[in-house]
Amino acid sequence: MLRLSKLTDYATVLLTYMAKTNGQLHTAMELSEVTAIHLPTVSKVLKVLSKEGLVYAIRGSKGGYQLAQAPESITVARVIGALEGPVAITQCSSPTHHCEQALACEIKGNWGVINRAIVDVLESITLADMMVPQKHSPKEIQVSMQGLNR
Amino acid sequence: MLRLSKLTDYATVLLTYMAKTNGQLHTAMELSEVTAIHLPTVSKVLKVLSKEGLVYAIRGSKGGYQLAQAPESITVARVIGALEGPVAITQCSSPTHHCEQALACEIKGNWGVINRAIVDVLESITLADMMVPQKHSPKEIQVSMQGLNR
DNA sequence: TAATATAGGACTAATATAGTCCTATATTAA
DNA sequence: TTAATATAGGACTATATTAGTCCTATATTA
Repeated sequence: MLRLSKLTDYATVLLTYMAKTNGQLHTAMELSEVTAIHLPTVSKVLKVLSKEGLVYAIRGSKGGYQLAQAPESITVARVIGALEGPVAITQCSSPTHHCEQALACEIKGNWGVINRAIVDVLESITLADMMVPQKHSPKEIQVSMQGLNR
Repeated sequence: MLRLSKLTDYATVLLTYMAKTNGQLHTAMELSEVTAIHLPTVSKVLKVLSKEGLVYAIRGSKGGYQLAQAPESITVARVIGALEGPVAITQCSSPTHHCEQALACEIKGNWGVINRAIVDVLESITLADMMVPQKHSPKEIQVSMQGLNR
């Protein structure tokens, strides 16, 4: 359905909050209270983010999580990648996939171009961008694609 | 997982083939043979495409399907929309959705911007583009986004 | 040693997707 | 008029994915 999983959405909420508080340490409990996401779910997400190196985990009392990198250097693409693996809008877009069918295969290259353009968008947004509310109708966005034969 | 459904992928294969043969009439059976997609599945997809006005359906013997518009005017976004509804990469991106939670809501606007950029990409590609094989590593793609506060 | 917090994994329930099939309707041609 | 052909509509099942919860292990602090 071209939709991100809820866990990915939660991850951006959690990371954005952590970005705002600038490197501070937060327990899963605290993050759960602030974001209103149930604790078990918060824990699940943070464990993944820790494993993927996006947050730093400290065990024991006085422990918690903190952002492992500057908000400017954590892209949305990276967050998605951590929870869902690399973006591949079709099976054809996946690097490992190999088509057995000629006609469909011709289209593969085109999906690749489209997929690449979407990844570019997702790599161009960082947590620092997400920290800033974007309430109303956004200003003009310009997307230009070269790379398709026309 | 930010992935299109298989049915959407099938739809692009079917429509691209129909685009290549330039307005000709094709039965579901024929399309199934050419694309190697099982007939029941081909039928299912074509029924949706017909209902959505992307193909023209003619019943009875000598019947079949044909493209309802010029390949240049059918965008990938439209095909996706026909099978899956409008693109909304998060629930927040969906026009009908309303957040009950403040923190997450601040992020909503940003997802909206990202979603819009992705839709722009998908609207910039038509069946006419998909007709042309894009075999090897695509040329440079340029995506620029304004609209996010930085 | 007790309290606190994360790590890892298992498990269940809910949801979404894929694929198939049946019956109805429209069109053509013998 | 009837038989053959093709789409329309919807129901249904199986599979896969996602979401959410919980249990036990490990690390750290006081």
